[in-house]
Amino acid sequence: MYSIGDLSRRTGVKIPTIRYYEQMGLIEAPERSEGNQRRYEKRELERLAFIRHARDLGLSIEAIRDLLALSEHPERPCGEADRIATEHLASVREKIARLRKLESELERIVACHGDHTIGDCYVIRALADHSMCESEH
Amino acid sequence: MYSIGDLSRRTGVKIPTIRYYEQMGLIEAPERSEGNQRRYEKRELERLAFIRHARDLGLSIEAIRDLLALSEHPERPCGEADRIATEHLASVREKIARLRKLESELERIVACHGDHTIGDCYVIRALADHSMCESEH
DNA sequence: GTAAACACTCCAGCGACTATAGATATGAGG
DNA sequence: CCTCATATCTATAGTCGCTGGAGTGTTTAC
Repeated sequence: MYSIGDLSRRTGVKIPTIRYYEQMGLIEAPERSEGNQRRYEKRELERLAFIRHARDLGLSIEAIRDLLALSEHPERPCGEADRIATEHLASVREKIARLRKLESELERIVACHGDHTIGDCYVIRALADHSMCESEH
Repeated sequence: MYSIGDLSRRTGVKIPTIRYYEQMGLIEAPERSEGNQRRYEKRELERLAFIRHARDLGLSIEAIRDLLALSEHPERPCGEADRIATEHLASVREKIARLRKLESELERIVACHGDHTIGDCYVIRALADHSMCESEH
């Protein structure tokens, strides 16, 4: 039996976050002690570790809920799980592409090295005038 | 004189967002018509375009507020503006690095191609067991 | 003069937590 | 058994940067 603090230490998920996950339906409401404190089994520890890992990988609560529901049915085909992960990979790749554009635009903008005044600062001028940009963003 | 709708069309910033920026102190409360509607000058159009551009580049409201304050003093040195942009570039680079790790982890995970069952699905097993990962994330 | 289009304020909601306040429970040492 | 530090409880509000809706009033084009 673990207290919520034990669970938190073992998974690295903060206590209020665990309660939040319970509210969001990612973990079931556990048994309670006589004094109304949450008491968890190993099962729930594992489930929380799964959630933590998926969140670290950037999956949404919604996606995790779906994956957890799938994992309750080991006999079913795993196409859906694969689809969720693949879609998430695509969205990660989009974010990377977008950030790379920002990176190169910012690189150009900060080429001004702070050795003059605001009046002719490239940072400020570039922000004021979108047409100074190389690409759309 | 522009109405809030004109401003919105010309900058691509949605109307509620313009009002939100006013609330946040990024743009001043403009004059009003007899019927209490906002009426803007060209100055405010340019200021909003600046904000839009900076937001597109991912700068926070806070950072934009600072940059706008700096741009009011063209005679001052621009080291601070440079610092803000440089710091932001660094944070963009961090995000990219992090997403790249996620990308490669997800690539490994989705290598399972949905042609079997949940019970032996790599996606589910990898999420349940962090030690299957190549690197920290 | 009328109707469509536009704008006003206020407030709630998004996602995924995080923090606070004030009350109660638990567990270890004396 | 008692005390006390620590842990936990609930409920609520705040974070960021918007976005949407309800209900009402204004402007403009015909």
